Amino acid sequence: MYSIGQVAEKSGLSCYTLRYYDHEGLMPFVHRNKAGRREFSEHDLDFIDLITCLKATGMQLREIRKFVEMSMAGDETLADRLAIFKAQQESVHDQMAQLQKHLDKLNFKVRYYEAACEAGTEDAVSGNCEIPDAPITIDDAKRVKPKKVG
Amino acid sequence: MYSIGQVAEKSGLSCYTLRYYDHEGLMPFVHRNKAGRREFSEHDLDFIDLITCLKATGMQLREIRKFVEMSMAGDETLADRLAIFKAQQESVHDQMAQLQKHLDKLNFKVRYYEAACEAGTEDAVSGNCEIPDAPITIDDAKRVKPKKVG
DNA sequence: GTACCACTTAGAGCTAACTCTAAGTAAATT
DNA sequence: AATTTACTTAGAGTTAGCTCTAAGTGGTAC
Repeated sequence: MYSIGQVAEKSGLSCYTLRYYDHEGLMPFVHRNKAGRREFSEHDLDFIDLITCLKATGMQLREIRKFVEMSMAGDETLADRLAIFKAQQESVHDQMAQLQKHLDKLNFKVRYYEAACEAGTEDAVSGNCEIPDAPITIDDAKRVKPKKVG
Repeated sequence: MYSIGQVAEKSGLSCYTLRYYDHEGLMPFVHRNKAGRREFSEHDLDFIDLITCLKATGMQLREIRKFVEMSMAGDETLADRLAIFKAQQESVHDQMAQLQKHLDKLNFKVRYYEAACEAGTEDAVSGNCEIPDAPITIDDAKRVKPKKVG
């Protein structure tokens, strides 16, 4: 059994956050000792990991709460829970695709600024950021730092 | 030249958000006509796309503002701007790695709930969610829905 | 010329998710 | 026995990022 402080250490969430989550109905499964203090089991830790996973993949606390309630309700909610995870799976795929698009743009910008630094000025640099791996060219006539010759 | 309403349409941001960004110093480059209304150029649209990219990859508005200020300052900030994009590139790599880990967990959960749905109860299902592609087994003795034969 | 519409501003309100404070309790250490 | 520590609660405060309202302006359509 773990105290809230120990769970905070293990999970990376603060005690405040854990109590907040409990208050918001995300942890109805946590037991209390006779002094009223929370006692977390290994299984509870696993569930908190799962909550963290859903949270980190963009699910809002109120949605996570619904999932927790379903989990407590038992086997009649299995199909609904499967649907939730399938939807979350797809959501993460979408997020990764979006991130990849943004990364393409950032990659372009890195190449652009590398060229600009080399030339000493942005004016000498041209390229189309909409096309991934588009060529970036330096107009030698506009250089501030002269081109190093081999 | 585009009005704020047209830019809202094109960019997917609301007029409110665009004015808020302007107010927060993210768009010092936008010109005004003699009536005091904002007039956005094609180049401004490109810059707003870039702001959106930085935002979507987790950069806070105050950091984006610093970048915008550097961009306005001219060529002496080129190296700093390159550093910003390199850092953001790495940040996105980290985010994608994290997302992939979470996706592994979601993938496991989908397989887990598929098995549970097939068995009719969670009790019959076992597997270790910490190991990607870990085998999931159904204890036939604990099934609620009998196994389909043949 | 007047009605309408998109714009302008300052500033208030909202939401999600914490984050902290204050007052109090219970158990363990000195 | 007294102090320290980790916990408890309710509820207030904070932050980021919008989102909206109210009052007013300027240009176009009828």
